[in-house]
Amino acid sequence: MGTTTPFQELQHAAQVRVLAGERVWLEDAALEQLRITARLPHIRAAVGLPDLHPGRGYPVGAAFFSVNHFYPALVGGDIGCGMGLWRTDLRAHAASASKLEKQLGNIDGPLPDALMADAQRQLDGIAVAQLPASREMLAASIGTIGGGNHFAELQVVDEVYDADADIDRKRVHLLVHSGSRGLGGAILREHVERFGHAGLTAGSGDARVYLAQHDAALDFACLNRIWIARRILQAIRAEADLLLDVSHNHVQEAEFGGECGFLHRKGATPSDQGVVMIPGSRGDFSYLVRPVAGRDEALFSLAHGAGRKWSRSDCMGRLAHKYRSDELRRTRFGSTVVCNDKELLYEEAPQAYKDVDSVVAALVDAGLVTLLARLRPILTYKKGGLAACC
DNA sequence: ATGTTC
Repeated sequence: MGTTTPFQELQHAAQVRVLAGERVWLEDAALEQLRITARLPHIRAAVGLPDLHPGRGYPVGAAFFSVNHFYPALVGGDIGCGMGLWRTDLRAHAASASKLEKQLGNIDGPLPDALMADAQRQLDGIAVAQLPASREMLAASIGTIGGGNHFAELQVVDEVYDADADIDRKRVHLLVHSGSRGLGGAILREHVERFGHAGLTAGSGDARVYLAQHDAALDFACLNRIWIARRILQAIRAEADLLLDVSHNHVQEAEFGGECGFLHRKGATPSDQGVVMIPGSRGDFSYLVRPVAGRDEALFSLAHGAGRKWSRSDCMGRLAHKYRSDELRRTRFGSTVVCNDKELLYEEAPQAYKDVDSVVAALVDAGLVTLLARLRPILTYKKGGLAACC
């Protein structure tokens, strides 16, 4: 006589997979978040990537596939966050971190006037009318890195695994990790105020409005990375070619298990957009990898980085007695960390992140990627660079 | 994540 039938249970049963080898650090809290999120109505499949770690309500390093319905809250606030990689014309053997740091100065604020006019022109392509953000707000934030795990990093090639890889050992590379800044946050805030975490019905007017805003945030985030790179390149007097730009926070229409639906990526790098970069912490390598085509069991997704091992709030307590802040401004590679925010310096310490080798090895072992090259940081810009003198 | 926020 029970009112809950096994059929209901089956209806909501989603396939849950975790792709992590034995070497990968995995927290129970993250697995629990993955299982709970997979139980949301309309979710058909959930995948935890090896960088899986707890987030605010939903896990980071995960992908979710749903049908007839999608969840903006699952994408989170930093819609369009991702990685951009450039090959500069700077010669790797001649690169000096201290010189680059001085040339770079402070790149936290709005773009310098000389670049702003061009950036504003590009912002015309972003349909501001439908966004909870003014054109002035977008202009103020374009070309800025932001906080948290965002960074801009100058790297050199440490090792090449595939002779056919399009990678130049002789050149300095620039990796930019940033997103849509205040814009994505405003879109999510407005959405949650109206709909909470219930999500939206596919094809509804409200769904169309969100997706249009989401797409604008993706465009803005990509432009943001481009302008971060441009201001850096101008400062260090270099030219560069864009090698890749890939977002890891978004929702898109996709087909899985013979059904059309929505693929949410929350800190999950697409495996269907060509070569991607999987960075470790500021004190670890970044891996350039080629996704193996035609593998859908990981929901067309890969790890987006090493993934956190410690929560931000634990870092100061765990590290302050062991390392002074100036010791954290250098890494085991001898690379320089530009960060005048003490809290952030500890929160983003290499010790707070999983070992990127274990994360990438899990992807290789699962047959999801092949390695192309390994890059090593020489300078990581977080925030608070030296103000330009004279 | 955050033109954060206590």
